[in-house]
Amino acid sequence: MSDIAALDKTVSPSDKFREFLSTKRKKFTREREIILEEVFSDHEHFDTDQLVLRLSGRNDGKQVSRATVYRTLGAMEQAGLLRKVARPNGREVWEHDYGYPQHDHMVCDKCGELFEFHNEEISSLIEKIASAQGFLKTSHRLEVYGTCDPCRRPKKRRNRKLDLI
Amino acid sequence: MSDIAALDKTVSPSDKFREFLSTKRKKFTREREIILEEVFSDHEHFDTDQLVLRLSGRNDGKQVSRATVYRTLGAMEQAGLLRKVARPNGREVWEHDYGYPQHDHMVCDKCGELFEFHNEEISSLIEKIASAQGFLKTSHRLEVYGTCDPCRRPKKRRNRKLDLI
DNA sequence: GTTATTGCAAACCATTTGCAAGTGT
DNA sequence: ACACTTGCAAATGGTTTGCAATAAC
Repeated sequence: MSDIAALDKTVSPSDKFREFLSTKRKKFTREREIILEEVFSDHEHFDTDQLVLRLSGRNDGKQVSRATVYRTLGAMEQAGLLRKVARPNGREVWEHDYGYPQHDHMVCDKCGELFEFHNEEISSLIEKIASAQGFLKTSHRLEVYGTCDPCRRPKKRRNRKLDLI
Repeated sequence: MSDIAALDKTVSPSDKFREFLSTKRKKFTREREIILEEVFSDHEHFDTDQLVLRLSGRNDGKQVSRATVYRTLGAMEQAGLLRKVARPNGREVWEHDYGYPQHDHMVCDKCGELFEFHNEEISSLIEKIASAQGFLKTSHRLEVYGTCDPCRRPKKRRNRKLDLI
């Protein structure tokens, strides 16, 4: 096992965030710790409003203002812990970018669900196309739109995007 | 030549928009005609602000309010004439979606330029992956981020994202 | 004539920011 | 001590909307 692989297994999101902050002469505050804990307690996609809601619902007094949540998510993005994946209704959707393999998304028109997938061939094709044009690729974002399997089956009721009734 | 191919060549954006509007019992107003003309006078990507600027700079009296521009771009999107391709600095970027082959984009971090490319293999791979998961694909959006060829060469000055000096 | 559309200004709404008080190092 | 951070409330900025006047059909 290489040193780097060993490192990957031992550096927690918290360690990684602390390291990022200290190199930037920033501080690991109580608020940042709370947000980090909440964000990595669950691997689902989330938007800022949902996170604020989760935090404000805590009964252990670990609450953080909305402004600080916005500021901290930005810092966690810079630290390589999170990335924005979509913007379905005018709000950014975040997901974990640390400790999870690179992947893309299928977005269901009907229920709004995001489905992850990974394909090595696509990645290497993108790489090839970019370098052929002298473009130095750092990352990519691929979203496939359509209807997911459950929503295509008319048997039962499915989630709707707008369930207002 | 098939009937459909023949049709593709004769149905102008204007015809297509008129058709869309009439089926929706909407009206082909002078303002919508002006915007359509301006949008299809040039195949570059644009954002709403740039379009408003182009319109307000016209010396033939063909000017349209900002609100109507927003409303009409939305209608043209529904009509299948335009699509949103990116959102670089908080503003949507539009491009022609009618009469142009499917393609994707590379976005330069340095100068903000968009570069189009098309690759059949990627499209068919995406198709294959989607159907393997029972996902009925309707479209996709692929953005490749990095640095473009001109911006990688340090010889001359290049456009900067923020040129504030 | 009826119904849709325009332009204006105000409203919207996610996100950002200035500032005074508070906290990590 | 010092510099950074927080929470609040106000500002920002692209986009949307209510409404009275106007135009398409």
